[in-house]
Amino acid sequence: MMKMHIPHDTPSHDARQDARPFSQILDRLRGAGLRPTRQRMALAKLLFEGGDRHLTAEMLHADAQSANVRVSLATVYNTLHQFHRAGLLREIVVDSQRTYFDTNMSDHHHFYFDQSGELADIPGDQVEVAALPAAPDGMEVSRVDVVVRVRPQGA
Amino acid sequence: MMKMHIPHDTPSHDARQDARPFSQILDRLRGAGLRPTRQRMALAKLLFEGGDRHLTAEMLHADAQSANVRVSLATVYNTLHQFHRAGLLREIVVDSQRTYFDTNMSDHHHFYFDQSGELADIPGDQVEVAALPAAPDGMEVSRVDVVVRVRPQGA
DNA sequence: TGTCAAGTTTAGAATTACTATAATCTGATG
DNA sequence: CATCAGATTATAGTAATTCTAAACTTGACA
Repeated sequence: MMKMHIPHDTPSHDARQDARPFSQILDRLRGAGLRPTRQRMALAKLLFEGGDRHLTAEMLHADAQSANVRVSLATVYNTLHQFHRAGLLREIVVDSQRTYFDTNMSDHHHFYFDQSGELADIPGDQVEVAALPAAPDGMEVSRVDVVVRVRPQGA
Repeated sequence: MMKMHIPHDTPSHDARQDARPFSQILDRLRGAGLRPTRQRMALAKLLFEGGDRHLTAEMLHADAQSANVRVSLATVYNTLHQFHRAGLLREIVVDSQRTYFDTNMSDHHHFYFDQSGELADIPGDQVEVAALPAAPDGMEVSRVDVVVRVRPQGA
C-alpha cells in the first residue's frame, strides 16, 4: 500500500533526517479532509519539506516543473487555496497584484523588500503590538498583520 | 487668471468654510511639480475636499462621473500614482486585486472589513508597535503597516 | 497674442494574475 | 474490479491595471 509515481527519491525505509516523510504529509492531508492525490502530495512535499517559504502560485508551479512534477497551474491555485482553508498555509497580502502564501503558521510578522518583492519572517516575539483599539461594534478581530516595508539605505 | 470649466459651484469669493479653496489645491499641485490641469484640479478637489477617504481608481472615476467631471480611467490611474509619488496620498495594500489610496497622510493604521472590503482609519495613537526588530543589513524601514482584519462576530 | 515643445489626456489594446468551465481522469468504496 | 464523487486539466474568461500612439493643453517666449 502506498506506492506513488513520484520520481525515485527518498525511499521511506531509508530516510534519515525525518522518519516516514510521506505518511507525515499523508496524515496532514487526511486530517484536513483532502484526498491525498498525486498532485497534492507532490505539492505538499515541495511546500513543507523546504523549511519556511513564501511563495506565489507561479513560483510553486515553476518549482514543480523543475522537480519534474507535472501539475497544471490551475491545480496549483486550487491546492494553495485548499491548503490555506485547511489551515496548512497562511495568505499574506503585501503587494496588490500577487498573492503570497507562507508555510510558517506560527505567530509572526513580515519584512517586505519593496524593490525585490521578497518577504522575510519576523519572529512573533520581535514585534509587539500594544494597545489595539476595540473592534468596531458587532465585529471581532480575525487577524492583525504587521508589515515592515524596507528599502536599501538611502533610496 | 484662473477661470476653470468646472461645473458652476464654489465661486471662490463666496466660499465660507475654506478661504480660496482653488488656490490651496493649486499650490499643492504646484508644490508637487505637477501642472495644474483641469483634470488634476478636479480630481484633487474630489479627493481632498471630502475629508479622509479610502478609494480605488474605479471609485474615484465613478465619483468624477457623478460630479460631471469628464476624466478617463487611465487619467485617474495616472493621477493617483502621481499624487502618491508626490506625497499627497498614501497607498494601502489590504486586498490583492484592488489598490486603495488614502487621503489621510497622518500616521495611522487600518481596520479592514473582510466581507465588505471596506477600510477604516485607526488613529496612530491607538496602536502601538513596540519592539520593532532592526532592519536587515543595508536596509532601512520605509514604513510599518498594521492592518487589523475584522469580521462580523461569530463568522 | 501666435507658435511651439513639452507635458497631458485619451481610447483602446495589451498584460497580468487569477477564476470558471466542461471534459476527462482517479482513487476510495463496495 | 466497477462505480462515481471528487480531482485535474486545458482553455476560455474576467477584472484590475498598464501601455501605446495619437490628439490635445499648457506655459513660455517671440
